[in-house]
Amino acid sequence: MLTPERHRLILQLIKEKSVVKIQEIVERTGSSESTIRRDLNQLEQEKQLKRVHGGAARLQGKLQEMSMVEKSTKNLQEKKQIAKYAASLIEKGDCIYLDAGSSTYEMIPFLLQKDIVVVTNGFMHIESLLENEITTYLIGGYAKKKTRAMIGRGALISLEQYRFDKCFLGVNGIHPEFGYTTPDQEEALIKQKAISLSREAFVLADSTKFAEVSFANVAALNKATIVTNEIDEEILKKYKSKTNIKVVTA
Amino acid sequence: MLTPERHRLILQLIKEKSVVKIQEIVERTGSSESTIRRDLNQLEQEKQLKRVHGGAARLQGKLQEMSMVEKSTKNLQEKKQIAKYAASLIEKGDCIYLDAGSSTYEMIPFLLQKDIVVVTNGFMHIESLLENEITTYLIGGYAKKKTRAMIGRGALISLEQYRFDKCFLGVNGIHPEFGYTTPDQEEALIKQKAISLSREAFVLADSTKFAEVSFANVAALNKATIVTNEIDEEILKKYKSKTNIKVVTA
DNA sequence: TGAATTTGGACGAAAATGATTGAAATTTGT
DNA sequence: ACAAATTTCAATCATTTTCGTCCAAATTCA
Repeated sequence: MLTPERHRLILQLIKEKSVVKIQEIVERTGSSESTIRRDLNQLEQEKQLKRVHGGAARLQGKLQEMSMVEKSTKNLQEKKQIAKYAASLIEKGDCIYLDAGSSTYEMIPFLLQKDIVVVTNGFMHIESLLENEITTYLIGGYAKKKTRAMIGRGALISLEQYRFDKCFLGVNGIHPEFGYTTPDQEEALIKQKAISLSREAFVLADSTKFAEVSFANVAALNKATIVTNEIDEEILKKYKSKTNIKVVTA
Repeated sequence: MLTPERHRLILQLIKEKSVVKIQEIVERTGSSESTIRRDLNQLEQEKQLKRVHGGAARLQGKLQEMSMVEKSTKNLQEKKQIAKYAASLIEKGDCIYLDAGSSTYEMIPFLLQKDIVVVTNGFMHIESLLENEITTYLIGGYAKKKTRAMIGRGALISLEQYRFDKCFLGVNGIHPEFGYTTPDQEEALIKQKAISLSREAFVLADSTKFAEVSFANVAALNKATIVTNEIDEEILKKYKSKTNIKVVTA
């Protein structure tokens, strides 16, 4: 591996993760520890990074730029909280399916450095995924404007090419009797197929989704694990007997 | 292999990969290491690249940015002109394929009210297509960041589900002998398949594309009609005998 | 043919790499 | 809080890779 190539990779890793261990760089580059040390020293000379014991860290200036953009509507915070927790369920090397929709979209910033492959039917998601240097596949099909989702026969065929360790879905309704429901039957089909192709399925649900029923049935409650944040204990009871629920303890 | 030909290939490789090893250039050109060294030294003199130990790297200074900006602004009018004309070739009810890339992107505003169906592999195109209320299908596959194109096996499978009245492609090189060429072999495969699935194929070419040769072959000249704007009559002659050319009379 | 240019291989010099080792820093255990 | 254990560091050295130059062979051009 050529020197500038390594340097680029190192700077990119630092940009993504703020700090990076030498050992990780060694693994990623296949170069020896000595070489990486020399690289880090040189890059520090050039003021491209800061050496720290065990690795290297991003310089101060850029770090503050990152934490700048923070918006907070209440529901969005809730979604982010759930999204972050959902992302934490993903293990290194996983191949995951991300459903279209805002809930799963919020997971993307938390997928950094996970070394995963993502398949999605949400074309709104793509730019964000690529921005985070995540290996991304999009399924084909009809592009539905309203939800920014790929749907239809082409999407199903496309989806069937893959198998997933975990899938993360958004839905509109979660009901003890009627299970998971969503307004568009076409999208429901995609969600069903995604669940059937995954070893584990997760449904991201903020508090507004419980006890709601929408038009098209996706699956029974026990087909997926619900990921949500703190909700009323009595409501929770109704669901706990029917399926697993992972609750974020804010 | 002739000197200017090697130089073009070297610059092409560097443009694509940012850094390239001498050994790789040796393999691709079939020339000796000495020759490549001489080439690299010369190209460095001309400030076309930066020598690094083991190979060469793209120079990332003002010169690079200048040529990028210049390219995107200078050719934009030209591209729009060509795009508008290309769009005029589409008839009501057509089902068309739009290749990824900036040339075809410029066609989208001119597709209004055509009552057509568009299939594309460019996910950058989607938002714009939907904005213009055009029925849109995207093929699945791997999402390539650099060109915003869907590529790979999934994309080919996805693409094969469709048939087109017309397809519109962008390429990087158009050459009397080497035909249409593009830097990425994966993308070349997609373009090839698109051509084979279309009744008529069109290649959108601004003036910078002629007599250029890139890495991966897409098709022979006669497999598509070239859509371009006014260019030198003598250059035109070389191509006219090999394929149809539609010229925009600005 | 003969001169000029380009090419390919050889060889010593230079640079980069990887392994080793003892010192320094950090973590762990008590 | 202290010392032992572990990890990380910087310096050094042998090895590998790459560099530049030279020269002979091949190709091109006149």
